[in-house]
Amino acid sequence: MDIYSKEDQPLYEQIYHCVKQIPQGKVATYGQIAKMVGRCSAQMVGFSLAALKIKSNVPWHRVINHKGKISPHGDGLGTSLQKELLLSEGIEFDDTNAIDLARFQWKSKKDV
DNA sequence: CGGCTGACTCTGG
DNA sequence: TCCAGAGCCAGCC
Repeated sequence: MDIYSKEDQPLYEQIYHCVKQIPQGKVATYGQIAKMVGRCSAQMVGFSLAALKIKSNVPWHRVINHKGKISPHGDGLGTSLQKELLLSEGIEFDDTNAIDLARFQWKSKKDV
């Protein structure tokens, strides 16, 4: 997947491609995605995902903030759905509804 | 063309 | 260790 060569595409597209690479049962932080794309604009990552639709083909639910928690960006529709999807993938939440990044954070080959 | 905004991240107290 | 404030990049008005 030569997503790193698709610099011609808008950042949105690059971010979507990176998110799609996240395997089931793993999660990634906004910063990780941002670094993968090549920019350090974590806000851009979140903003891009926010523009996505719940029915989109992008596993946005696998993307979380650096605290390992889901960002309370609005009503519980997307947030609750995100948790449901993560639980369905085998990802566990701790007492504070946070994900154990030490075990579930996805490591991209560009991140190593 | 210039300025504002954002599902974040980092540094300081 | 936890809380708060400033910074950041790209898209959109």
